[in-house]
Amino acid sequence: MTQHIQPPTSTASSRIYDILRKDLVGGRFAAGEKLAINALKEQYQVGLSPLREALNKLAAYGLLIQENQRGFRVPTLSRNELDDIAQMRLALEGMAFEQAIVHGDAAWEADLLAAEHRLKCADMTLDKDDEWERLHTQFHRTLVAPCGSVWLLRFIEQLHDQFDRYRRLGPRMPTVRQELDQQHHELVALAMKRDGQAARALLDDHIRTSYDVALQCFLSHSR
Amino acid sequence: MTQHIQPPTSTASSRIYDILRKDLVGGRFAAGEKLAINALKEQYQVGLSPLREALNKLAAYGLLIQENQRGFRVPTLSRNELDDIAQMRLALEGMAFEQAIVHGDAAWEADLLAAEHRLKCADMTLDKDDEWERLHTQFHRTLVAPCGSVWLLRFIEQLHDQFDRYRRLGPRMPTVRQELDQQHHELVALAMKRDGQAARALLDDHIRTSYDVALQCFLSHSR
DNA sequence: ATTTAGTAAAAAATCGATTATTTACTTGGC
DNA sequence: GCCAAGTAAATAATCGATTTTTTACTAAAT
Repeated sequence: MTQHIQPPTSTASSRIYDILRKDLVGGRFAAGEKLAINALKEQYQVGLSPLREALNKLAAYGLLIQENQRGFRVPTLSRNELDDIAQMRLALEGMAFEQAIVHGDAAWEADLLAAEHRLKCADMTLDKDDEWERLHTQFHRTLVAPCGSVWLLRFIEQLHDQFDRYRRLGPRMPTVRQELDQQHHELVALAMKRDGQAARALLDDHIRTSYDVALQCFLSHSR
Repeated sequence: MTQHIQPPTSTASSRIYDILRKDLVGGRFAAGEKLAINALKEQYQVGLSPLREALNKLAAYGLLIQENQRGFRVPTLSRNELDDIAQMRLALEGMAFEQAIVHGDAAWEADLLAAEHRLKCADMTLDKDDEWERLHTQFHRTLVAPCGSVWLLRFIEQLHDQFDRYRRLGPRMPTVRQELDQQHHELVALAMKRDGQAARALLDDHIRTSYDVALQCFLSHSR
């Protein structure tokens, strides 16, 4: 008997939401830019209603600024905000990782190994970075997944998107990426050793290293 | 010369958003309920487009669940989620309050005194609770306002809305409210004394007390 | 020179109607 | 009686057009 698996239903609205989210995080729009809805409509070949619904969701999510009667703008970037985001990542991801180490089971360890391996392989074989970004996001999601708090995971995801707006301003830096990949590997090792102390310390390092990268991106970009 | 202050522009979409947010937090809709968009349209006397835009925003904010091709539902309630929300409030509001005590200036102290006084007076004179809820929210917002992190404030606000969905399931309890009001008063006192340790301890107590209330509300409601 | 008022163009928001999808119901087969 | 397929009704999503508001531009007035 065949399983009647529904093709994961999507709507024009949800599709354009995903695309715009990716493009906003990836820096395809300039910070502060005013979005020309009609232009987007053409560019993405989508109707006005689903487009507006997606923009509304993105505004509630924090990837757009909505001003009554004057449409949608891409949020500006500032060093203060980057610092804020990095600080929050340190606090929330640290908290989540510690809990994940307490509660994560064998399946989690397997997921971690798999995610780390996929990430390590991706950046060698692939030219385009989209795939690396996806796997990188997935790795960090896995790291904190079993923390036990739905809301904590939600906030962390949101902060990642915000953080990546800064980090992805700049070009890829192979040297730094190698260092980060090394940290990814060690994070998995410490997590599996259930060494909460050391793991959290390393995660702090990792976030701070990423922060340095993002800050460089931001500074050279705003000059 | 007269200042040309624009009447704070609003749109049908933003108005219905505010109303629905209030009604969702206030428990006017049953948990798990499927929203009948056409009914809402009539009930709130609003067009379909602004209504849908508001619902999309509320879903992104977490006060609604959106499922592709099957509209919007009110999120269900569960003890696990209440625990999660309360835990997160403890962590995030504690963090924010400590920072607020470090960075808050004289203007903050004034705001605190004012917010506390307004709240204390409100529950005596007013019959309807809407005003008390508004002032209570405002008090807690003031408490953490100068914490220095826009994102932290944003998350805390979101958690408050979620928490209140549970707390406002039940009837008003004058006895408990008196205890909470007492804590509000002491929170202000400790904040102004800049006693971060004690202040945070009391805020923890305060949240735990509120949690007990909310839990009772939830338990008796789900029975 | 700067403001003020007026107007045309552009853009945002909303409406009314249409299309697509799901849900509820019915009927026929086993 | 119970499941499956088919159909009708209900609902969600989307489209195309209209209305409202803002913005950009011009010209007159202080």
